Amino acid sequence: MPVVDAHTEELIKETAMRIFFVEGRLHATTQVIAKEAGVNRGLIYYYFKGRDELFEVVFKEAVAVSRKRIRELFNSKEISFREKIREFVELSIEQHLKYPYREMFMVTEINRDGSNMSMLTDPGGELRNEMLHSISEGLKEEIKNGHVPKMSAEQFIINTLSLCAYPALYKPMLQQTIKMDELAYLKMMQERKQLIMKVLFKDI
Amino acid sequence: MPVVDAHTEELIKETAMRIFFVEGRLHATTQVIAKEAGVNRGLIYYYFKGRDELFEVVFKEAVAVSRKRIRELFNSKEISFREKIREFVELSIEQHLKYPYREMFMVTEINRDGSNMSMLTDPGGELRNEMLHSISEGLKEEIKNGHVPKMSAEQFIINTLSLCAYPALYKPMLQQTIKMDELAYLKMMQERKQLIMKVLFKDI
DNA sequence: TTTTTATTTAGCAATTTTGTTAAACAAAGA
DNA sequence: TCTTTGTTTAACAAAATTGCTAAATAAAAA
Repeated sequence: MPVVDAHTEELIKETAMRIFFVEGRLHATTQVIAKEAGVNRGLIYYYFKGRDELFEVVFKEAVAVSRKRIRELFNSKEISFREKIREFVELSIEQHLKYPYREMFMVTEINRDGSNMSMLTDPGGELRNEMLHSISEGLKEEIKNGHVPKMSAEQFIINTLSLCAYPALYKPMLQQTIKMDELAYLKMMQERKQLIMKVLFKDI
Repeated sequence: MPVVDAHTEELIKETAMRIFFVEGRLHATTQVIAKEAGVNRGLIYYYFKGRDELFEVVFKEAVAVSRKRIRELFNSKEISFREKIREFVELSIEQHLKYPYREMFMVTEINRDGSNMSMLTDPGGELRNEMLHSISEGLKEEIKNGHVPKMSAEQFIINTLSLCAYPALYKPMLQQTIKMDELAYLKMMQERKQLIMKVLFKDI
């Protein structure tokens, strides 16, 4: 996360993001965040009204990124369906390597006791329709050609997201249980960019 | 989670597991756990030395289940590689529907500040070797036949785990962002049992 | 320079959470 | 019955965390 010479407010926000999204320390307190940002804890209350607002800002940022990625996937440039997916997979892997726990932060915050994460909900299901509509033609074509097994657009999206995101979340388990080291892990993740395409499309 | 007429210690443990593994409230305090178990909070300190030991017990249980599942996958009964995978996928989906956040609990606890989750490490890499050895022959055969794209055993395992586990974690996001309701979600997950096999093996 | 404003710090109060203890209660055995 | 043991409760102390404020400092404007 770029932190060089940032203004304090930005510094706090980005430190929080690093702790949550990169290091996956989802229980981190204002203490910890302030300390790691190298600023007085009071500044969290100066720039943000308090802990909850900081969390909300960080959360909203995550939602924005997530939406942006989905939009980028579906708001088609003039490239083929398959190339669109390839681009998404590569970008996605890069993103999950950088911020493996971003989505997990969102989930745990949604699950939190007194959470009011209504900003997530897609007003009229616009995003949903946009998404599914944009993908379904290309997907249907691939299915017809026998290059993708018969499935709904939802399932295809979930498969793609799963194959990109989960290995990032699972990293600590891989390292602890099968002693995969940092280098092997990175190599594996790079390989996945090609591999996921081969798994999604039978003819590659 | 079965809780009927359980003895207090068991009741506390299983309530904790429900809160963590099923509801995904990974920040839950002893307060909350005791209250939802309907017992006095002091009993957590009577049966477990404290919060940390309760967490450790719950964590160990999760590790045990995780190891057991991996062992079951690889300690081959006399069925084909492909049937082994099919069985694993079905079991896995069922498990993830029941306890969607079990692995996320483990990950966040590993990432926790002063955590000493050494019990995870596989003493001499036995599990790893056992696992990879047992899968590699069957996988090689499938690759040779062109039914699976060329990949390492690690990649194949990660693909399988991803496709089963991630949709469970992603449930709140699906519900919030694309308004997938409970029924649609369950239907989707059931469908996945067949679908994942089709994705893993090109000839199904 | 002086004044004003913005930022930062230290410290304290309020709240939450954890950990401990002594007493109350219940069940089982002598 | 009485005693012993195991279990539960309530109350309290200790620690951690949050939220707030007044004073100190730095920066900017007059």
